Amino acid sequence: MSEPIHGPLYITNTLTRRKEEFVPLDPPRVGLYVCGPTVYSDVHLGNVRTFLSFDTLYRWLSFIGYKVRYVRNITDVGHLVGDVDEGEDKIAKRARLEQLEPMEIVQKYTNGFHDVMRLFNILPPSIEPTATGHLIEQIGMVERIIQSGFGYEVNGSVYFDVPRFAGKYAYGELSGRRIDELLTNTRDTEGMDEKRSPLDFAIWKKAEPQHLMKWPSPWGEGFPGWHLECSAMSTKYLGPTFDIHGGGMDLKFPHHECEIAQSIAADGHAPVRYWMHGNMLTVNGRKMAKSEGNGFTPEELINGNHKLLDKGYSPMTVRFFMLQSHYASTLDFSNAALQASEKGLERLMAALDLLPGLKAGTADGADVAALEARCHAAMNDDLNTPVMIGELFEGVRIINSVNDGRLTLTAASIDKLRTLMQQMVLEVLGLTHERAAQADDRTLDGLVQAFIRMRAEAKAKKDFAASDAIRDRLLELGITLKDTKEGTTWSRS
RNA sequence: GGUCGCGUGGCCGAGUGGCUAGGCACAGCUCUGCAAAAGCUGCUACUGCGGUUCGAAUCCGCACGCGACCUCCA
Repeated sequence: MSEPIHGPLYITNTLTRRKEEFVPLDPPRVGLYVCGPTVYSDVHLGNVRTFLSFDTLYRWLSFIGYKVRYVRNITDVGHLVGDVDEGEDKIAKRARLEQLEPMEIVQKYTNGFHDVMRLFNILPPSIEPTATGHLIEQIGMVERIIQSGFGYEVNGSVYFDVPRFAGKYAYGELSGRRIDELLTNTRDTEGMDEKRSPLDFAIWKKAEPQHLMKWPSPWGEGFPGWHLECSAMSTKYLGPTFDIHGGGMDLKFPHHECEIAQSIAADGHAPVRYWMHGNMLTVNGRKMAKSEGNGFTPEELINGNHKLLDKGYSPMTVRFFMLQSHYASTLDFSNAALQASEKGLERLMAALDLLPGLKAGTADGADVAALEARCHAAMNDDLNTPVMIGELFEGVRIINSVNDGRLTLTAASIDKLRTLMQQMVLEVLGLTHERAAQADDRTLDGLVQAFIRMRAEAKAKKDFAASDAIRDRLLELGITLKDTKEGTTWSRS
């Protein structure tokens, strides 16, 4: 990147709960790992928010010149349903319900996940490893954990010895848990016969004969524990210690805590230098979650087919809506907020369209360089997209004012402004022009142009009743006419 | 119960100890045959009560309200 980047990047490290300057281990390379979805059902909007947050991180890191290896896994085995020991694999359960082969379920929902990511213009990661594709690595990790004395086998299953680990290393640092408090607060200690402590967790689980997804291992037929895959795959692709690990807030404990413990037990040191957690999307103040039944799918969102939705919203409206809050804050979903974002995005994109046609003046009425600096500073301040968007609206004001002849900008400044706006809106925020594709119908354009000419003739004869009738009828069809100095333009609403 | 976090104007949503983020809505004005769009102007908030301070929405304490995690969850 030749563009000047204003100052270092600061990100909130949830491990230290502080905003820290981001310094990669091996610049300009950055290793980024994000916990991906478990592919046993459709993703909902809350999931989308997390992946969007890290998409923003990925985009910004890339924009400021880092070479990012972005690993985001697909969990296609290993999540248990219900009580730990009575646990059943989510994917296997779903497979039974749908009368499908487990890998069919995995494929179906993986495809769905990818569709959704594309819909919201969330970039694909550099590597998208699956848990089932890394059994060898996971078994290897279990063996290393056993060797170091923090794993024990019981009856074909292997558990991680949390109290033993906590006796030597810090456990609970990330989530602020304390081992004695965890022990006090453990709910049901029954049915934990195999585990030495209720805090212990399975890193390898013995498969019952009827279990569908199972693999041979040194401990018999079984499947890997829930937290293991991320540790194994991040180690494989990013090394035993890497820069950034991200995920949703709700994964902090126990998932990420367990990852840390596993890596330390297996390889002797903490896996991650910066932990980042995206906050939840809420509905009426409550977390959107599959279990709450308050989630809706992107499809329902777009066509408005859900009792919580007054109308449908486009993916870019939703993307913009989400970017208008900080990733670390909870964001409450509401129709009023979505509608506000829809309008705002429209204004932003309309200004972007004006950029190529701006006419240069001889003096600068606005400081584009300062605007750029503020945009970069906002992003460098823990990816503060809401503040950056605020700055972009200053850019919108400048663009519109220049377009209306109220403000002048030199050719160089216009150029700089165009580059800035396009980089920030399109590249960094990842917003795309949804309208453009729609209006790309030549027949339609021809028809509307014919009406525009008819209306112009009526106007020339001061027959405003006729000209208004044409405009009103078109509006009913969703076509808005605008009279400007250069003539009449149209757009679809 | 434990841990953590939040409470900002009509709505959404940033935020630094001192200089009214921003978006949407609303009102007025400019432009316009009228609209639309755009620009300008107005709407100056920070749960409550104490405390620290020359000064706090911003720091501390207490209270109230809300949420997340503690079990799978982005």
